[in-house]
Amino acid sequence: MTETPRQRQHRQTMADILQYAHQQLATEGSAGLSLRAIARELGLVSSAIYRYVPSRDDLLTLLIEESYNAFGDAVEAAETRCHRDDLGRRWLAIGRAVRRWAVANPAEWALLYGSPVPGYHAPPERTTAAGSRVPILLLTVLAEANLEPSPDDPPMTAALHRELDRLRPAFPGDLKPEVFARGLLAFSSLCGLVSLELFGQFTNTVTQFPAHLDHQLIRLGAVLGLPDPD
Amino acid sequence: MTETPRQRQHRQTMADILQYAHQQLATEGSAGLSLRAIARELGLVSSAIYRYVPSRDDLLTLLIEESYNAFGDAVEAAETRCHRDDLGRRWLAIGRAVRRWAVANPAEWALLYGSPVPGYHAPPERTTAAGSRVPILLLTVLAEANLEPSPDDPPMTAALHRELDRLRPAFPGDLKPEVFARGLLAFSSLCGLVSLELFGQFTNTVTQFPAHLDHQLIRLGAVLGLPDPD
DNA sequence: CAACAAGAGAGAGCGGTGCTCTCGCAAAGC
DNA sequence: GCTTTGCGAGAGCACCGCTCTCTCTTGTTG
Repeated sequence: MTETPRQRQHRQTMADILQYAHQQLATEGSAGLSLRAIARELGLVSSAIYRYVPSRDDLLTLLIEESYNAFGDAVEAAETRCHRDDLGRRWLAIGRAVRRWAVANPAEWALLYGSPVPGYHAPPERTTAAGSRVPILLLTVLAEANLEPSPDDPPMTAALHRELDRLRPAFPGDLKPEVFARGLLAFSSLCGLVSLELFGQFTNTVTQFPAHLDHQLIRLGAVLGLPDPD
Repeated sequence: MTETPRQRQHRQTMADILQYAHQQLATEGSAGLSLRAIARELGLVSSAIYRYVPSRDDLLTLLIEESYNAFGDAVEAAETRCHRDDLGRRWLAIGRAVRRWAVANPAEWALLYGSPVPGYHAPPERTTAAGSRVPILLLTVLAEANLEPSPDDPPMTAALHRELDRLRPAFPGDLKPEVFARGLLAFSSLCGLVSLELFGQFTNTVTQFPAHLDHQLIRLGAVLGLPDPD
């Protein structure tokens, strides 16, 4: 089942397209992504690109999936390096890795967590699996922490209960709905923190704030109910 | 100093352009905003638009400023309706108003808090004043609450102290740096919550979560150090 | 080995975009 | 009444996504 030269060449061109697309994403932003420019770069005429990619939107979908996976890889790798017992540290590592990856790949972050792209409407469900990796990692940490609901937790609606039941198979242990909700809040907060920094909401005002991310993460860890890292 | 018919007609056309631009923003998204389409709508030839707007980017800047102000108006109005003494309620009103406005004006929200637009690079400083209205409102509430630093607050760096001193004239009362940092975290979290909902990160997974915004807001209020609303 | 099928790339072309330039004409100011 | 100002029209440039047709190479099959 070895691949023919033709298949190999096709695969290589496809990889070149994706590689240059990422590069273009970084320099021009998601809206500047141009199939014609990619074709030019590869020494192809513009129409030839369509042998590889059905449309610009499909290319974007591929990029989104790749980015989600690169993002998930980076965060999971960082989390894995922590002692399993130090749950506060694992959360801190997740938060730090999220920001680090975002700062290193701002265009990709914008693609994943920024406003939906130009005319691009349906981030198809294929991407949701890849997109769930980081939130699921966070929830896994919470599940392992075996946190209990606290009196501060707001009451859960039946609808939210049902949705959690659907997701429960995704992570081990016993995640209480209240803790699940805390986790979503923490993940949202983290995204907000990173996005505001990256999208320039802090420029000219509180440029030093993002440097305090560790402190904010620890504070959010407290909201989660996790202990401070050792 | 009455305006000439010519000035009046110019002003009217300008208003028409902005009005239709907002409309197009809502239907097509920020990347779909087209000067030619606006010109067509107004019965003008495409080049005539440039008598009113120097470039597409400048039009976007105008839209951003208008949107920030509409956003600020909506949130300030909601906050004003609360009893001055009920600080928890005022924070809750701010959070609710932010989400309500965002849900009602998703394209504008994306313009303000989503990824920076296509090729559009410099959200010039004119917009920062308008863009600061809501965060400043939130910080004003915190200032009026006369909150004290708590042992849970992380230590503040000198740099963050300096930045706060620069901003201090913007709100009344005596806002401690630690409380200032809490406010920024809360605002970031709120933006993250709203953006994840609007940009579809919750679709197919936890669609019911945003409905719990009130609870999340109260939880964030606790992080802020504000009392529960009456 | 020869005939055939499949696929890659080229090229022209359609309708769309932002933006520039020039030209004519009408209104405003003197 | 004359001049200046400025609005709108029109043509045009370079770019975009995407489609269609054609050619030529490659790989498969009888």
